[in-house]
Formats: sequence, C-alpha cells, structure tokens
Amino acid sequence: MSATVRDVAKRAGVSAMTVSRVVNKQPGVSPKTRERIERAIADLDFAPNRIASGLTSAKSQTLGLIVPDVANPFFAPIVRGAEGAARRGGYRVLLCNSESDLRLEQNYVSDLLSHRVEGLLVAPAGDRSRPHLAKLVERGVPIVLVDRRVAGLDCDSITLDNQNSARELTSHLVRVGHRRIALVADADDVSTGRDRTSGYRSGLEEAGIEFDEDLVFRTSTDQSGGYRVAQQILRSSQKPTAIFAVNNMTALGIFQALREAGVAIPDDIALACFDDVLHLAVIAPFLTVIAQPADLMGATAAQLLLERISGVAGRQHRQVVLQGELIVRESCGVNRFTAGAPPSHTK
Amino acid sequence: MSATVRDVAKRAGVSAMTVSRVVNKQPGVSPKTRERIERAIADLDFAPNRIASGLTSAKSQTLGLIVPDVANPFFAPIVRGAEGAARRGGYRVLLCNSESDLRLEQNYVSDLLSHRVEGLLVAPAGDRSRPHLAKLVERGVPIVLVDRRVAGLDCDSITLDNQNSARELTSHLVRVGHRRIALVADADDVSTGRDRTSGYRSGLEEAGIEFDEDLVFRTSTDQSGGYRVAQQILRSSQKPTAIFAVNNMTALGIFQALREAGVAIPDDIALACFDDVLHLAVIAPFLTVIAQPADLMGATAAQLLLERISGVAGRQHRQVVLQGELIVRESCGVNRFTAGAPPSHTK
DNA sequence: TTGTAAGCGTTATCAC
DNA sequence: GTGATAACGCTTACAA
Repeated sequence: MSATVRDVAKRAGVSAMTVSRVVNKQPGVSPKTRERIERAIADLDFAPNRIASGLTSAKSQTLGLIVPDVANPFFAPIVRGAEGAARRGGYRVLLCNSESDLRLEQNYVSDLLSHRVEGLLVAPAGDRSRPHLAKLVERGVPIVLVDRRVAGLDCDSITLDNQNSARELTSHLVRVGHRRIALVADADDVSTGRDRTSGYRSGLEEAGIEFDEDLVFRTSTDQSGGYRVAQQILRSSQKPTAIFAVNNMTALGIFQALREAGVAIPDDIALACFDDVLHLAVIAPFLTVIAQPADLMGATAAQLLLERISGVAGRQHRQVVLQGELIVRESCGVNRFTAGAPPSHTK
Repeated sequence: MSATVRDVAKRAGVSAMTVSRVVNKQPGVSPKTRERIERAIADLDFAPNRIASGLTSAKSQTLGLIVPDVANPFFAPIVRGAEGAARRGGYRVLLCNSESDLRLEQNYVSDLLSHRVEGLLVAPAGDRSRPHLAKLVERGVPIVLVDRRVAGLDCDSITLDNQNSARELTSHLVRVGHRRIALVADADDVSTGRDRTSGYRSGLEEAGIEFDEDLVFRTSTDQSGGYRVAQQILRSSQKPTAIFAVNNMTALGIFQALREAGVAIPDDIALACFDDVLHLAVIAPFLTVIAQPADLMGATAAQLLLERISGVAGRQHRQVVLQGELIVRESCGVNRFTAGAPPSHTK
C-alpha cells in the first residue's frame, strides 16, 4: 500500500540504509544523494512507518496521559497543556480517561506499556493506585504524577501547593468573620484531599479556632456528591456559616443544593472552593476560589517527562510545586459590590 | 527487558506461534497447552508488544482524534465520549489539538498516518482542510468528521442539525419581540457557520423580516473575537435589539463586553447562542441557548469509525445528524423570573 | 560516504 | 493441535 524505504531506495538508486539516514536527518550523506533521495521521497509520497521504526529503535515517540476526566474543566486544560508540550517535543499523546476507576486505570497502564509508550503522565485515582504505578517506577518507566501525588511512591510530580493554598483560603474565611467553617473534603486517599484538609486545619489553628470533626464532610467529589452533602449540612444541628469545597464540581453541586433550598450566598452561608470554574467567572464573577494554573501544570508535566525520557533529568526525583492564587469575589461576604455585575444569588 | 513470546514459548515448552494463539484467544489450542502457556505468561509477567503485532498485522488498534481545542467546553465532552467508545471497542486514542490551525492539522494528519492509526476522527478547521482530508478519503483511510462537514468531501460525518436549530433559535427571538437581530457569525469556510447563518436567514424569512447584511458580524469565534465584535455592534448606528452568537466562546466575549459597557441583558439587548456553556447553567441559569449533545456526538462518531474500520459499514457514506435543544432562559427577555435564582445581570 | 547483514517481536502461511 | 519459516518496515552495528 504505502511506499517503504526500500521503494524509495530503489527509485533513488541507493540502499535502504541511506534513505533511513536522510529521513532521520542523520549526517554522513552527500548533498547529491540526499537530494536524489528527497526527490524520490516526494515522488512516492513516502511517509516512514513509525510502527516499524518503533520496533527496532524501541522508541514509539508516544506518551500516555491518564486523567480522571478530560471533560472536567480542571483537567481539560491540563490535557491541552500536556499535549502541546509533547507535540513541540516531537511526541504524540495517547489519552486515557480513568473515570477515577482503579481497575480502569490499571488496565490503561498495562495497555499503554503494551503500546510501548516511552513515558506516562498520570493524574492518579488515589493512593490505591500505588501498586500498579510502583511497578512502573521499579521497571524504570519514566513517569510524572500530575496534580496528585501517591503516598509512598517516589517519582517526579507536579502539584499545587495545596496545603498552603487551603490554609490561605481558610484564613480568608476567618478574616471575613467566619468561625464555623464546614469542609467538604475529598477522601484522604487522594493527596490533594489530604493536603487541603491539612491546610484547612492549619488555617483554623492559626486563628485559634478548634478543629471540629463534625464540620468535615466527605463525599464523592463530583457535582452530585456536593449536592447531597450540602443538603446534609443544611440539616445539621449547628449549621456552619461558611463552606469550603475541595474542588470545582463539588462546589457546583453545593451551590445548586443551596439555591434550591433557598439559602442565600453569602448572606445565609458563604461558599469558597478550589479551582476557578472555567469561563464561569466571566458571566458570574461570584465564587471566591483558589485558582490553579492547569494549562501550565500540564505543559510542565510533559516537559518534566520528556526530560526524564531523554535522560537529561538525572537520578533524583523532582517535585515541582506551583502556587495557587486566591481570588476573592463575592461568595464569602466581602467584595460584594466591586465586581462588574453583582448578581444577587439569593432567593 | 520485557518478556517476549519466545521467552514464554521456551518456558512452556511450545513454539512462539502457539503462544501467539493463546494470547489472541484463537481456537485450536488444547486446553492443557493453553493452561501451561497461561501459567508461563503469568510467571514472566508477559505483555505482548503491540508495536510488533501492529507491524505484522497492520493493525495498530489506535485511532487519531483531531479537535481544535480540548479545553473548549464543547469539544471536551466530545473527546471524552469518543475515547470511551473507542476503549470499549478495544482501541486507543491519539489526541491532537489543531488549534484551528490548518498547517498544524495537516501535520497531525500525516503524523497519525505515520503512526498507522486505523482511522481518524476529525473536527476540521474548515473547508480548507479539504486537500489533506481528501487524500485520506482517496486512500481509503477510514475517517469520520465530527461537528463540522467539509464542502466537497464525501465521507462519514456526525453533526448537529445546525440549520434547523439556528432557525428555531431565530424564531424564538422573533417570537419574544425582536426584529433587529444581529448575527455574530463564523466564517463561511466552516460548515457549522454556514448552516447556522443559513438557519438564521430562514428564521427571519419565515417571520417576514428582511435579511440585512449589516446585521451580520464576522469575527474569530473565540472569546476575544466576541468581545471585539460586541463593541463594534454597540457603536453601530442602528443598534440591534438582540444578538445571536454562533457559539459558546463568542457569546462569553460578547457578554463580557456588554457588561463592561453597562448594557443590560436582556433589557437593553438580548443574547442567545449555540452551546450550553458547561456548568454555567448551574450557577447562572441565564443564557438562552441551543444545547448540543456533545458527549453523544463523540461516542457516536467513534462508533461510526469503528464500524467503518471493521468493514461493517458498507460502501455508502453515513451522515448522522443530531438534534439541538432550544433551552429558553432569561437572556432574551422572557422567562425572566422562572429560574431558581434570577441574577440581575445589569449594571 | 555508502552498503550489508541481522534482527526488533509478532503473526500469516503452510506444513506436519 | 502444533510448529518452522518467512515476512512486516525499519534501524543498529559493522564493513567496505
């Protein structure tokens, strides 16, 4: 079907080897032969079979990227950033949606290995991803964790300074007058969840507020989880005056439940969260958030991985930490009328 | 490094061929040998090298997926849907972000071919994608266009019924009292742009409103394009009473510009668009839109492609058309107080 | 500067 | 039911 190096070689009156050299821009080919070969390549519309070269050179020029959900407005820019950086480095990206499912994630990992990716970018489901990821590390497969670390797994990673950002957000809530601050937390199995919970505690501690286990709510960190937990919070005997949601989707669910219950934000209860919900800020600059540079996180992750693949990286594991940005809007009870259009999100 | 079929064969005391048969679940292996081989596979932690099998079988089990931007809240669910359906069909997905750049898209196409993808899912930059896509069609490479068709290119596609939906949205605007309706259109080079413009004209025509070229504004269909065009609209001598934005990002830009200019929606001007801006509806159920089933579109596209690859599809090209859904909210001047929380998006 | 030979890990084919 | 052999298209290693 498609032309091969040998076809090109025949047409140019040279050996396959010389064609290979030209295709891979290797030195040691006379300008004349090079030109002849280039013409033959053009004539035959030859495109090298990367599968075949991958077989001999053991280099597939491909990375694997595993995220829980590409359509999540936090992960989507990560994917974009990673793909862009990979492309600029001459790599292709196999995209995998783990749906936060451990089994699925594990299958993806072995599948990607079967496809001989040269390295993996993984936003792991949680600490229980360790067994299958540890195997990779042992085998020396280049890997970079994105957004989340895995307890007990030593490898490159890029994350947000979750603990510090959570502390900052908590301090902000305290500063504007809240003392009973509910935390809608992620499982402790997930490093971001752990770190944010820990930051929340630090924030309270600094303010001299005692940590109250009853104010910590755990749920599936998606919209429906947030929705359910908000209803639970509203039923609790000692209602908090503020809610700190661990991420974007959870916050959306909480918001929805509060609105349906006729609870005014921030008058009846304040709401803050991690992740700036994409594009939302344009129409309703409302939620006070910790914004994460997701695009940068993805791009940097890919760069780290490429460096490790190329061997530039050195033995030591690198843990890049990015800073979150506290963006104060209206949902916590200050700044209510400074935004362009103050929508009154009340009943 | 990793074990090969031959390693497994040696350990099980059989030939490589028999191992291959077991791995690929082919019949014609006695239960006893099969069991022996399976144990050897487990012992050696053998995983078949898909690169190598791809070389012999010419089947890479991989699809290419090209979209303008994964992080766009319309394309992200398409990607998710496509990847999921591909995985369930036993395929991997190479993700490519064309950034609506023709050159980049073209490079991706040849690169994907070099990687021997078995088929392509493409949301093309526009009609000018035809040359490089036509080559694929000629060569018999399975391909499915997603979201956009390409003029003069015969192949499978899945799109929205853009014309009809645009007509419906226009009719709605007319119904609630608008007669001077600006269209912020996409280039005619893009099928969705063409079809939506055409539907807009039909809608006007049905209402007996004469089409006015001066009410059609062209721009880059992203947020900044929308932003600029809105400023232009506000400066125009005969201001429209409503704006129909061709897509989500454009609408966001328009919204931003209107707000900054202190123009009230819908009191001073109405706004409607294609694409439900993801998650936005939860916090601010405000924009009247044509919602598209993006996830379904992606999944169906992948299914179509897999059917074509497997040969189930038949010679004829299939053009699947999905229906859009008009969701009436507040931004066009009716329904203003029926939503849960009516934010007054006014100055 | 160029070419030869061998083999990457798998599978198609045909023989036993 | 099982195996030997020869590819697949390319590149590494070495030779000329």
